[in-house]
Amino acid sequence: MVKPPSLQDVATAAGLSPATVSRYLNGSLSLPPDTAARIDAAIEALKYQPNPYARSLSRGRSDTIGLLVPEIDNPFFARLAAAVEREADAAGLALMLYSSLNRKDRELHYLERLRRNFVDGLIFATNHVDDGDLAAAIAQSSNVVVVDEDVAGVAAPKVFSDNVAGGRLAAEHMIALGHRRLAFIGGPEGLMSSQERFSGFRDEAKRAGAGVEAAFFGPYTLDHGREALCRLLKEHPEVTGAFIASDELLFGALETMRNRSVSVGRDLGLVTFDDAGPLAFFDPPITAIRQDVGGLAREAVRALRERLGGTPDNPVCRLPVELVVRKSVHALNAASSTG
Amino acid sequence: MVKPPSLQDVATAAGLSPATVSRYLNGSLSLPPDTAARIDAAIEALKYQPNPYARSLSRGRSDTIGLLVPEIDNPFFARLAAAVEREADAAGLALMLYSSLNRKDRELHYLERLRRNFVDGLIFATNHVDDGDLAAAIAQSSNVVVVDEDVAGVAAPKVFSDNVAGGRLAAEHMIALGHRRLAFIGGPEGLMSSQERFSGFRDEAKRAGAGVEAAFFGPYTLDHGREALCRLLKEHPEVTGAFIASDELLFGALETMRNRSVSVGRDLGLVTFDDAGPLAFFDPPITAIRQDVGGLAREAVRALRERLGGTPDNPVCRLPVELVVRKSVHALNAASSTG
DNA sequence: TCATGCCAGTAAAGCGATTTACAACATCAT
DNA sequence: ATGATGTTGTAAATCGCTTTACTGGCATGA
Repeated sequence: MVKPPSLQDVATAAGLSPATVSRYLNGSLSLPPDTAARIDAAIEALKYQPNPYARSLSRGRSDTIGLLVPEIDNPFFARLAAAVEREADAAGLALMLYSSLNRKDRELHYLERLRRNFVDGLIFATNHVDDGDLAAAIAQSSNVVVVDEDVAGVAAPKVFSDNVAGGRLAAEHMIALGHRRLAFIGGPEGLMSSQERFSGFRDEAKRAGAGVEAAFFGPYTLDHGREALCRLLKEHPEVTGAFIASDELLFGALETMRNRSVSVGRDLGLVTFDDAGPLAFFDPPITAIRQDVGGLAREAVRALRERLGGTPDNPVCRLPVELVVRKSVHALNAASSTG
Repeated sequence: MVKPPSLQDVATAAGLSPATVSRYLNGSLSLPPDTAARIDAAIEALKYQPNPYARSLSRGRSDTIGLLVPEIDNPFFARLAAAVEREADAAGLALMLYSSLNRKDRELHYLERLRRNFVDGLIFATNHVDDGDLAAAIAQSSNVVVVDEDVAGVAAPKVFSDNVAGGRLAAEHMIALGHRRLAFIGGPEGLMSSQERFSGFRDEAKRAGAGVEAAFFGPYTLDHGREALCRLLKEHPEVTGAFIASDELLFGALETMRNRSVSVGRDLGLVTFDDAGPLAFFDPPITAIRQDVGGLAREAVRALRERLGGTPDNPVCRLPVELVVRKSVHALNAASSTG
């Protein structure tokens, strides 16, 4: 309620000038013990806390970074946000969380905020195909790290999961359980994540002599999951195992399967990607390729800090994924040949 | 990369003083059309954006509010965050999202940030029993709105769900389907949400002549859900319907049930609270009391804005909840008597 | 013609920190 | 005695914007 104490107040209380106190606090001045103690005492007595706005104005930076995600109420991005929060906090950085609702205008808006120095840097996660505007806007600001999904043509540090390996693991798993007629249900065809998850899956299937009978690309939505599974059942009844490239798509697919009394695991094996939702509690529990969300956050914050520290290059970091075997793929027969 | 234009730059370009431009932009000065046009043109040409830190320093407020939740990767709080983001944005407020990890020290830390004027106001959601420290800290700052869970003894605007009605609806539903021996699995006994959900449930059961055979209070964790269900099965085999007071607890309970091959719905009817997770995709889909997360967010932001506007009183707002009937409670027999 | 009021706009003092450049004083070697 | 070298600080400008109090100039009415 009452106006908080300023640096001036502390200085007066300690019988010093504001400059001295400031420099002492920021370590650019070392003082004899008794002087230092006087300052410490004054700070303690007044419960002084520096005003972050004055500090940011003066220093030209805010020690605040932003995280932009398409939607925070998607379990994957929620976990990512939590992990980034933790990493940022550990690095002494405050986090501003933004959600773009997957709309380009909002994404540009927040990039603009970066340009205004509202935040020192931005960790950027998008989920839709860019027409070039995003890439252009990102190119304007430095201090952007792209995470999870690529924005084509942008020179910035990038942190991704090893989607190709994820696709490969999914294929391997189903093939090891005897499945030979496979299918893929993925996100937008223009997105790196879709392409990579698909290519890893397809290549491993080919290598193992199995066939990918169908691939359904579309938005990362419930609806696309529902419809893709409808088409799969109708057009490719021979398929016994499907790799579904996100949790959201999985939920749609599950709905269709339940409506048609197609049993998960017995009639159609399912492996999904992300493993952010409570898949272990589904019936049956869903086998998934798990992204290392903590790792993504850690590397993204690390890359951003390096960038803030002046490092000019644009490394691309790939994080390993992991197959979490649950019960959604049954063995098709006794076979377990992998080659 | 290059230093962004300042108000001074705009003023120079328009042949005016900074004060004029500032006052024009803030509406405290109306100018003849041609002068205004000159300013607009200069702003456009320079792509001027006000520096938010200078602005905040000068005005003494930031038009930024904070939302503190225990953990952002809990589906309920993730949805709350998304909804608050939307509301804040609509009100021209930026949002800083914090997660306390349910730790008192971190909660106090963020309240301190409020006191420093880092944010103008704070929407505060906690999840654990307060020993008084929190209440004391909140009392220090005005401009705090308490949401979702009460902090005892705090004078602040508050926004809650109608937990009592939620308990009642759960009981009604199970009773209407013929269940007479009921149980409750809830959060910490000292928490308002637990108490209210329980009392609504118990009172309605009593009114309808059904019995609540057992109530298990404990932390809102998977573990407590698991264990409570174990005890329920062992100590009260006569119970046919349980009300589980959060999604998290539900997941634990489901695990126990699957491990013991107890069928959800057929052997034990389940109604949960929150409905934030993807319960519709579970097998069977889980019947739930749904909180109006959008409403909570809307009212919380509204209350905070009123508070920021100077309104001194501390209203408590209760939002209606809704029973979402799915398949996790079967009819016990042909009966559907409610009284 | 002179007060009056309005219009269009400005000067300058903050907001609360940081930072550069320098000052006073003591110590020490020459 | 003299300059060099530390030690312990300080004065004042600066960051970019807001806001209060004013100032000229012009039209109007008496």
